[in-house]
Amino acid sequence: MYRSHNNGELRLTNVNQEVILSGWVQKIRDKGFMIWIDLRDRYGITQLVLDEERTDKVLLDKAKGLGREFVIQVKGKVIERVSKNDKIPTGDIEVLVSELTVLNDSKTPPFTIEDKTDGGDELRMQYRYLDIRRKPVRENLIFRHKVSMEVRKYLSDQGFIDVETPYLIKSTPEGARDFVVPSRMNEGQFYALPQSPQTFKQLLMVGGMDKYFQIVKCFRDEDLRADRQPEFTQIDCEMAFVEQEDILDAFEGLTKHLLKEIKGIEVDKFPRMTYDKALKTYGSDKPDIRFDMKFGELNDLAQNKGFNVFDNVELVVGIAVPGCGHYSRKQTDKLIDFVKRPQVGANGLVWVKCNEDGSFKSSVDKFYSQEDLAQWAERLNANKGDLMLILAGDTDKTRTQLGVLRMYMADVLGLRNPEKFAPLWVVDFPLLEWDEETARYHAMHHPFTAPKPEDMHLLESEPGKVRANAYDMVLNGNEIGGGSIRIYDKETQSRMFDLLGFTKEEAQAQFGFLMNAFEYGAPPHGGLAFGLDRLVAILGGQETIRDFIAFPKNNSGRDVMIDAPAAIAEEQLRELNLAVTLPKTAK
RNA sequence: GGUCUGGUAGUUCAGUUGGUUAGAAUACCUGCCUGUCACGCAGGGGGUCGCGAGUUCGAGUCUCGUCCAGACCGCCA
Repeated sequence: MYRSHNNGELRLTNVNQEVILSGWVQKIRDKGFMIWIDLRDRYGITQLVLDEERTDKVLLDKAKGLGREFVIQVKGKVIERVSKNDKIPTGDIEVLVSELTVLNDSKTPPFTIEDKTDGGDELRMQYRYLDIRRKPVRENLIFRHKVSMEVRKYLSDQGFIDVETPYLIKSTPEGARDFVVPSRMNEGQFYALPQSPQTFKQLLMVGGMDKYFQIVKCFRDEDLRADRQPEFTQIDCEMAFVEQEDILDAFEGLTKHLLKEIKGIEVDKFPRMTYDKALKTYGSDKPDIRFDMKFGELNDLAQNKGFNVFDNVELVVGIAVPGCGHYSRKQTDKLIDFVKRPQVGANGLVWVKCNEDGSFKSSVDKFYSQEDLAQWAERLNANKGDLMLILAGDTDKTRTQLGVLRMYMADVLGLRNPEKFAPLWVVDFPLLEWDEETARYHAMHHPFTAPKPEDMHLLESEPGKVRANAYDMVLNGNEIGGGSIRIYDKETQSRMFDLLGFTKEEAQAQFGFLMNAFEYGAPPHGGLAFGLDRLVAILGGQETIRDFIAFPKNNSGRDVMIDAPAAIAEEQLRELNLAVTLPKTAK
């Protein structure tokens, strides 16, 4: 037997019991006459004690020879501590060691295995198995486990069936780049790893599995970000015989369940906001509504007053930043620099300080009277002491820019409280978006999304105006899930492929299996998918998803621990009939 | 593909205008220490300043190139 108890469970009630403990040496405090060892496992830390009076000399010397991260097993008696430690749950007791076995020794780890480690990101990834011994990472992984178990439990209770779909599928030109896998048995041909199980779950609906879910890995060969990995996990769901409302209900229920079970938070019915309203009011299709700062459009108040910058633009729009009316010139200049950065791309920024005495001080006092500015303040719901920030330009761009500024100000003011949760649905997304580069329409969601029936008549005449039965769930400024009602008849699906620039032959070759299936009694259906990594990170109150993934990839898509990707042997290439040519940077 | 930031001891970092033997903290090793728990005290070892060129009497420091890491833009149906 390696252990009778774990290292997190012994209490005063266990005093005088003989126990066997195993774990890692977290720390040794050698006081000469007496030494303490913090023994760690997944459950906690228990202090072991040996001293000159009560411990055999040979055993004491053996203990002094231990090092950090040695794996040991001890036998001993639980005793009450003389000096207690109220910082840890086992702080009232310690174990007086009578036997000590070194199960395995350890090199000195390259970074400290402590809550606040001295290790940098790269080093921690390279020795991820050591990083996982640290409480914060361990707790994140356990937290993820809890979330995914609750998801399974809830959906299973609601009658959803977990069905696995294949990872080796077919590459399609729509959407993100595919990771491809060469097939040995089919010379010169490739599988692709799924970007999502989209078509399979739709075929499951045709197959009559009217409530499906799967917690599933998806793959996209695109550049990474702090919240984006090339392989990531989705909670993928689909339902048949449902309208949009049924789906929103079902997954609002799931999200509420998670917030309650995981965070102990009850939330009301999620607000619904149209895509248009979200952009108009928050400059984003994933607004963070934990705080206000709603947009106010000022065209009628600010144009034709002699300020050229505002006169010849599509949109003049502003926000009122609470309590920032005291900002110094230096601080407002910093904001101007912020919006002028290429990542934001505004030409400039107009500020108006709402003074405590009811007067206004602005960067455009030359052009606007106090009465003008008072009207702006009313439009933006600005109070005394607030700072109004106004951008102008092309409608879409300016809204996005002000949206970025709004989020930045919220960060500055600490309004993005990670323990507050404000979910909402964004609905009525456009079906298509125009892509300048390829000069054609792209599916905003994916090509299987159903147009709104009332917009069907615009499909060929004004495709850009067609709205879709598509929806996103947004939590604290993050898109955590998205989905749509699907097309389920061959004719509409075929019109859709036409619009997206597919020839009949291409559509048949790539998605024939789906359209054929639609000819055999496909039920109306729809669904959505949650990004599990991001959902877990947000519920955990953190921005970056990497620490909620056991073995994540770095910025360049590499696994620095196993050093992947890597070249493969000539023999493997021959077998696959592949040749590798490296044009520029041959290594 | 692009922009920005960084790379100095095992680790996290400092290093002035280009100037003597490159520092701190922590980790590690040795000794001391009668209740530690961020233990304390004393001492010690530890460096290809990412790599390669260049400028210079002299480069951690300046220039160019390159590699690596991170953040962001493009991209991500």
